Amino acid sequence: MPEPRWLDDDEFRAWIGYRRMRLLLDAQVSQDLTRESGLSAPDYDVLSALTSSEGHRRRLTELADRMLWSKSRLSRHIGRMEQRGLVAREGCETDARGSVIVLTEQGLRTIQEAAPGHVASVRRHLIDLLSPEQIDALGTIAETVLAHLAPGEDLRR
Amino acid sequence: MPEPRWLDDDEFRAWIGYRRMRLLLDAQVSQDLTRESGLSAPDYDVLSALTSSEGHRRRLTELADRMLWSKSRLSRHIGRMEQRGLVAREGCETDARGSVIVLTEQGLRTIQEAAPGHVASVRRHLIDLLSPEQIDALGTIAETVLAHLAPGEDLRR
DNA sequence: CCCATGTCGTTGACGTGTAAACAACTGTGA
DNA sequence: TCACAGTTGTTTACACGTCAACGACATGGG
Repeated sequence: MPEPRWLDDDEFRAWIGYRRMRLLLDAQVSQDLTRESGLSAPDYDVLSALTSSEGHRRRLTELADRMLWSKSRLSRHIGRMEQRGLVAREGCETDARGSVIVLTEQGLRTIQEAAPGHVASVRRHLIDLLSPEQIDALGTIAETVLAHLAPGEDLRR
Repeated sequence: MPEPRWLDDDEFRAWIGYRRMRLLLDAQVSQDLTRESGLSAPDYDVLSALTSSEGHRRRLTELADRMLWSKSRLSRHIGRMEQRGLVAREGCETDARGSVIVLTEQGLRTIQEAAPGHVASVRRHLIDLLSPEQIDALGTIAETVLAHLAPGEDLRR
């Protein structure tokens, strides 16, 4: 094995900083979210993905692929959210095996009530701490990495 | 409740990009790590934290605080790593309640063998994709966020 | 039409994280 | 010195994710 190219000081700072930011930022934002709305971060992700889907509904497999979750995990999580009345399952018309996940009235109301506080939290702990140039740089960095890891994916809304 | 300041397009791109990068990058790097060395990402984090500690040892609570893990989680994880011979527990001399976690010979060897591949993976999926300016920008962004979330913390090695 | 093969979503078994309770111990103030 | 509130690390009960197996169904070739 050839001697590896170790990280220099700047690279190390970026990598460790990223890892630590990831740890603390995620913990803080999801803690805020749970305290203010009773939703866990995964809950919010599911509701958010459904809200931005046509007809507020999506096939389980599609949803799982998009979220990078296993079908098993999503199926279980949907089961719990279903019991809380946030989503519902419907059969699929074109594929009798299929399951369609639908956002309920209550689910819609819940995420709409949670969104302002969540956005405020994201601003408080990330966005409002950065200059416009840094925001732009972060976006570009993410796009670069994602172009490598998931070519052909679209992030725009 | 006042109308929230929603995210504009650049801010949205940065936040969603960050979240998606986080998801894919972490999955890829830890998959590489596990395939090449048999260590999980948490395993690596523990070994890494011990390696950079004085005497390759640290009190359980200190380690847990630093890693942002619960003591319970760390205690369980250490138990499993102990069974694999990667770390060992010692009593604490100055506090009979205390437990000191020590890196074993095998643990040291294991992380030393894993490190080159891990660094290569980090390079491949992140560092080598970015310009020096982007590396620097990422480091600064992380420092800014961390100064807000964990004031007084030191990231330098 | 029928069978082989593959996909969809669910489930059981298992590994692991969390929250709360716990015993053992520390250190401080009366 | 001694009661007692706090800390340390472990454990128990539970929540949740993964992997593999499964039944139900879809799809394409003979």
